Amino acid sequence: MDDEQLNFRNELLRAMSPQERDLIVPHMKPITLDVPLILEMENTPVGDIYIVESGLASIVARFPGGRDIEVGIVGREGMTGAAVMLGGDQSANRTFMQVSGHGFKLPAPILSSAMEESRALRNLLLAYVQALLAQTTSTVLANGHAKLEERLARWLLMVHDRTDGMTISLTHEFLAVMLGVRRAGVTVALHLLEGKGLIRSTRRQIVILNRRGLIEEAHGSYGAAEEEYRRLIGSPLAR
Amino acid sequence: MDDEQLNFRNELLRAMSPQERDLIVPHMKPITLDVPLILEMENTPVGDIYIVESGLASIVARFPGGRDIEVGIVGREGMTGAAVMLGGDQSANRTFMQVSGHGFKLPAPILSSAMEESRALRNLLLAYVQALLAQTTSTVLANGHAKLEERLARWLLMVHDRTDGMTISLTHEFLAVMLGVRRAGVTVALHLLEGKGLIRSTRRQIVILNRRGLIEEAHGSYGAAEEEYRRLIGSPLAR
DNA sequence: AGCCGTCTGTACGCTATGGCACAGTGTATT
DNA sequence: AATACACTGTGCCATAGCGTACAGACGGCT
Repeated sequence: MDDEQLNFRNELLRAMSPQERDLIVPHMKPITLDVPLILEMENTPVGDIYIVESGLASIVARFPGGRDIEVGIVGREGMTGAAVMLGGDQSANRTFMQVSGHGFKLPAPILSSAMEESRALRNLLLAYVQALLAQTTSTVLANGHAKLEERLARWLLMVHDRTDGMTISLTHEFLAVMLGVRRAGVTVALHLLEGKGLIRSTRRQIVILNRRGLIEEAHGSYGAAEEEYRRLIGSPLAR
Repeated sequence: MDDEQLNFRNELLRAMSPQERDLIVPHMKPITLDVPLILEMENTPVGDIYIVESGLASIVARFPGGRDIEVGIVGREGMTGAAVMLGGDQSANRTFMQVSGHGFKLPAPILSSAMEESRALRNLLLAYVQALLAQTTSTVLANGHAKLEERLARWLLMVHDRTDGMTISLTHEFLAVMLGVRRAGVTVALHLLEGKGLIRSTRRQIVILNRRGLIEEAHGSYGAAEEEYRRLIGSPLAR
């Protein structure tokens, strides 16, 4: 990596001071992140950390018996490897690309020693872990108390925050797995949101029309984790 | 605190080497932890860390609009103050006592500087944060895919792991709030488990009769997080 | 152009759980 | 002993979401 190229889109890289960045940038290798690349595997040592510049990855927990559910998402506001940031060597969950993009990969030991060396870097990355934790607790809340329609609105907002256009490209089937619900239920919920003029939904594609309306629709299940991110990292999560 | 008293019941204190313990033990003050003492308040700076020796605390996320839901529990396997361990100053969630007990309190800055000083201590506590994260993701999974009866079984097991007798003392109303369900639903689910001979339920009191049966009943929603704790901390969570 | 696989729309009955309401039963209080 | 309160048991209807099934629509491929 060219040290001079500071036009990173990743919020964590942007939040670093030049000294901190210098600890890791020379070891970063650009990589295309295509669906469905697996970035981390459950109960398996983490070899590389992935720093996302564009695209989107999901962290999913696997139910013994096959069904998955999403516990967090990572886009250009973050990176994989929370377990490494916490001094561990293996992740408990699977993380995989869900919307193609690109980013960098970095050997886990480099990150560990950089965190050891720079207290500021350590603080930043631990703050990010805290933001991730907030995201996960927000998911507990949403799954516990919110209706499918609300959870869907929340999810669309979270994805929208982390991507560039107004368009999200994926199938109902996929969404259903992420939310841990039935595919047909997603179709119906999308129509509900579409009926309210908040989105437009076509084959493999969802367009956000009214972001503010979606936030209303999410009934409080969106916002707290995002505010926590802003507080901890210092820059807003959404553009 | 007398430095010589090593008969701590808290698993994290037990997992520390004498040097690490010496960094914090002199600053710990014994305290009774009575229901419903609030140990941490959402969006409020953390003054003291609580190290639990007996009893049980719940970490709850609050839905804007009143309803709470439990995202984690802390007993003698852990302590409060995850935000501080991550270098932050305030917690995103409320933590309060749910089963009375006792423990120690420790000023947050002492913990911070002790973690700064001892890398081993830092590793231990960050590993604990990782275990907490596993617990929360396990809750996402349970809330997403498991029936009330299964979630109840899971919850009883988690409480049982962290208390001493076979008896858990609290009301259906309380359980309902923790699980984010209707009080009447808890009553029915308890009867179901009782009908299978796994527990005995009387006013304000639930007795575990068949732990193994409960694990079966939880259908995989119990176990993963507990195994992760064991792997990370080195001692089993359950007695 | 025509075909085929993937994705979406819709429908039907079923189950779990919610909201509510109220009666019954312990337990504490005086 | 009487009373009051907190807690538990139960019932009824409403509804969200599930499992399943199938038809229609779109789009890529030959």
